[in-house]
Amino acid sequence: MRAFWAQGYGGTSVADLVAATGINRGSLYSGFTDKRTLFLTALRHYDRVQREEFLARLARENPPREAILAAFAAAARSPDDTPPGCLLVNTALEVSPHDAEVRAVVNEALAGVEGFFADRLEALETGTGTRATVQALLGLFLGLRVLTRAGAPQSTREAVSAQVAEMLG
Amino acid sequence: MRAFWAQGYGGTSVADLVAATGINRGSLYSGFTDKRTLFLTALRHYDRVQREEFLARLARENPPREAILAAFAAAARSPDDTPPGCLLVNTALEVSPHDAEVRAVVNEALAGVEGFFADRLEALETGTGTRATVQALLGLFLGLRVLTRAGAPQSTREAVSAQVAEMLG
DNA sequence: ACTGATTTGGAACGAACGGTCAAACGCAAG
DNA sequence: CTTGCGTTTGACCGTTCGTTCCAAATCAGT
Repeated sequence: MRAFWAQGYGGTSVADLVAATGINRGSLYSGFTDKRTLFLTALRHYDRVQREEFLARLARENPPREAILAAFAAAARSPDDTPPGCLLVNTALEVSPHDAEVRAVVNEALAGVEGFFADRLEALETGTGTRATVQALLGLFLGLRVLTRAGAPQSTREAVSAQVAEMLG
Repeated sequence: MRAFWAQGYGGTSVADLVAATGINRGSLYSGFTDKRTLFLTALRHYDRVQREEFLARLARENPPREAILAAFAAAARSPDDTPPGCLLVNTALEVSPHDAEVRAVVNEALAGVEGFFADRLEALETGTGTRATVQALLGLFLGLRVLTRAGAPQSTREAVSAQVAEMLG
């Protein structure tokens, strides 16, 4: 998963996967049919662990407003033990246009993020305009992941987070 | 350029480039040193035509607020005669992490977009908070391009545009 | 029309790709 | 210890990659 995360689908060779997993070529192909299937498995694993479970934990351990801010703070950061950016966003741009099954996984994940924001906002009960605010949060979130992956200066990324704090009142 | 735009750097073979340009292999390599140099040239060309000149035209032909809205409307659209999404954003995710020279071009372009928003907002004179608003616009803009490339439903993309209109008051 | 310089076209290169396969291995049952 | 079986292994396959190179074609100057 890390390999795909760091180098993309096309940029990761089967040799890279053998090196990264320690599993041998033949075993890789007997366990997963081919590279594409392995990628789909990795993508679904990432979606579950890095998106679904991560957001669920944020929602459980924080009040609504802070949960949203924590999600943005995490997206702005670029930890040393993890490749920069988000595998789902990278995949949305690289593979989604050419592969319907991948596109379905990615769009479902994006809908999940959207739902996370919608649920938190609903709990805030800020009145009307919530639907538009959800879209804005999703857009800002994806944009932030692009900036992080592109290596934009930390100040730019923090400014996006700050703008979210302001938007939430 | 179209080929790189549609399929990315790694996904475009030299054979694709020969087919797309009508220029022969040898001539391609004598004119540009190698695939990477050709890509950098194409990227700079895209930056000039699709980013710099396009935004300048919007700024010239529209009042500030409408220029910003027009930029978002264009980013939300996915014309038939052009690949979906934005080559600069695609490149930011695929190549920027691995190539410093490409990263420089991309970041300069992103700064240019940021400047476009900043100049229009300044002309609007909406008072304080402008700096944060610029970051928000940039984030929303990049997010919109991700959504467009990923094939997200039109309604989602239009909602982002609508949220920008609301943000601008 | 002839010649020398330049551009063009496509065959050919080694390297790396995704994918396959038969031999070697580990291990439980007799 | 021998046998049979499921797994592991890395050598190997055809293809495609980026790149090179040379012969044929084109053109300019006389």
